[in-house]
Amino acid sequence: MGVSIEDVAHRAGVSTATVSRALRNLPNVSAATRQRVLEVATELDYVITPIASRLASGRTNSIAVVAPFIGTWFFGEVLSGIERVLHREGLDLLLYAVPDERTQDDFFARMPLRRHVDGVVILTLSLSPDQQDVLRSLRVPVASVGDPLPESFSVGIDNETAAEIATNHLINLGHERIAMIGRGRSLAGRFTAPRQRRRGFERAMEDAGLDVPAVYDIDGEYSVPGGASAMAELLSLPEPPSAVFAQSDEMAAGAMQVMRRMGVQVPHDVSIVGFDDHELAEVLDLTTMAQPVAQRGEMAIEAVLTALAAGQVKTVAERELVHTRLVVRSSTAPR
Amino acid sequence: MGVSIEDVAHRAGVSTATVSRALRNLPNVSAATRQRVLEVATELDYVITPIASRLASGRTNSIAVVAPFIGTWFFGEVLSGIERVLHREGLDLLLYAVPDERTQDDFFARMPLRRHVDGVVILTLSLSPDQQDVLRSLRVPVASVGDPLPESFSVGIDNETAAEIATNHLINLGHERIAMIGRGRSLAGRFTAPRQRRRGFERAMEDAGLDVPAVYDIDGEYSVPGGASAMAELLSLPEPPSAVFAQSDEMAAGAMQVMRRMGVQVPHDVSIVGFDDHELAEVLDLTTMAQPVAQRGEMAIEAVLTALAAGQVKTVAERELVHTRLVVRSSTAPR
DNA sequence: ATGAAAGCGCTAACAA
DNA sequence: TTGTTAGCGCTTTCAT
Repeated sequence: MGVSIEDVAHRAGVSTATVSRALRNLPNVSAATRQRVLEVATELDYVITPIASRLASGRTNSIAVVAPFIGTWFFGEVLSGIERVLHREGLDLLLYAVPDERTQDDFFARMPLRRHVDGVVILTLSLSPDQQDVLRSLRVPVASVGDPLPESFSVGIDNETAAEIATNHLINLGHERIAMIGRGRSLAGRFTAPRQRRRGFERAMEDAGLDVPAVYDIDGEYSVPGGASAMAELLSLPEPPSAVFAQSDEMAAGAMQVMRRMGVQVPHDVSIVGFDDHELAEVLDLTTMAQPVAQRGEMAIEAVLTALAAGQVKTVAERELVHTRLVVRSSTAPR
Repeated sequence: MGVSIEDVAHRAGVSTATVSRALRNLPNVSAATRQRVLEVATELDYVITPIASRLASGRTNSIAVVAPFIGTWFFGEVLSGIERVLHREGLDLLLYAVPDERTQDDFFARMPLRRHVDGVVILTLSLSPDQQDVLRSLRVPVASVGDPLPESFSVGIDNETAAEIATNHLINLGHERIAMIGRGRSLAGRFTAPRQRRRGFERAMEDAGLDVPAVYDIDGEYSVPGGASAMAELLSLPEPPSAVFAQSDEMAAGAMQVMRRMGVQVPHDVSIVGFDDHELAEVLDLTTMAQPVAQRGEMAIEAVLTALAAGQVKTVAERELVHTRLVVRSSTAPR
């Protein structure tokens, strides 16, 4: 065990330098020599040891993806898009999850990515200035799916407008008592999408001259059970809403589950609109704001690869907005 | 840029060896020295370069996870369980997807994991003998979520019995025309679960003296749209089934979607049972065979870590079966 | 086109 | 407890 480049060199009657060149398809190797080296390598079942190669070259051949969660539909989609591209390029994908604020702080404090990856993709995390500095100190191209990142590429959506459109859809159907299931107002700000979507919701309501009681702005934790609890609370209000804007399809699904259980008919009694166009939104017949999720991952990683190919340590400092669109199904109806 | 262990050593007035020891919390360093080294390291913002450390020590500190897909609920759950454990241990998670047979063959032919990871977790892939050999040649602990692996740890479920139970549930409700949505019979064998579930289904039907016309065994590609197409076909049969066993909740969901669209009532006209207890199964009110998905990932990675801690190159050669259970909701009813 | 040799930045014997 | 010194297995100038 442990065939090394020297073994190949000896056997092929050339130097290790030549073996290295031949195996990496570098120029300045005669066809005959290259051929011979490849033969011997196959014969000996030799492959370059990545670790050694990395130390010598300084190139790590891997990209880190940092996400708050893995295992939700959204992140699975994004990850899947990124993996596809990385696989094509022969790069490794290192996955890190930072599920809560403490873990995130810790992650940036230890910064395990230092001299460890050639690039980074950040998913839907909003970083403190300090954390952005840490990232910058890595001196590798970074891109983000979600929040803009100073001096880097990011691909987002217009959350505020999208939420406004979703809400207007309900307003146009004649609803007046409209609640929103999102993320607690007081929760510290690791995520900006919830705040932006709230603003869009509030803007739509205000423009329509509609009132939003405080109890109509409720936390659903961006999860199915969270959406369920939130809806249960809304339904026990003296004046329950006749329509709900859920900031994610998962929360909308949880809400629908509770309504079914309590005999509340969708859309007859309550209309509901979600966000994302989750794989199962169509099955649930859920009206929702669709966004091209996997594509966002692909765009982000492509930006990193482009920078890498150009030898830059930064991605192009641009913010790309991909479009969202309202997909009307039958979870929404006139009041 | 590029603070090295030598810089720290100089500044702290000790040797690089001592710095290395102090930073890794090895014994045989006086408290005072360790203290001093840590101070200097912080001062200089120094962290060990993983690549160099890996080359010198031979330990890569990373684990590879190989999955057919990422981005489906099942794999997201498993991955999530694995990541949690790995994060706790400070190990890196390298993610590889092999979505089709060609990619899988390629992956094992090139074997990018050689000398690159300390352990491997294989998710629901059935490996050819050659591929198993390649894996063995890595000489690192391997564990599998799914198929048994010779000489390694694996954590599975009893697919056949689970499918039998699901089918019996339908039979006990008085159904006789029962169809199964699974994976095409002729499709080459990267996955064994579909075959095992078919066997369970067939056994239950046979034991009940019920006939399964060939057209009742239909391919749903283990996806939502696949399940939808399959159900559409079943419904256009001269004698459509009165009950369906879907080998995954996603396929069941697709089937339900088609039924709703075609005005077929669940469970009044057709009963349906799924498999997995997907996050949204409860929302869909889908009867299903539940299994502890994330836990399977955790068990597999723990086996790898245990072997690693013991300095073994193999996990314990055991097959663990985790239990499944039928969760009855209202997608199934008496004929 | 090819080879010699100096690193890459650490870790691990072994010695002191 | 601490230091010295070989490597780990490659890549990459610089010669030739």
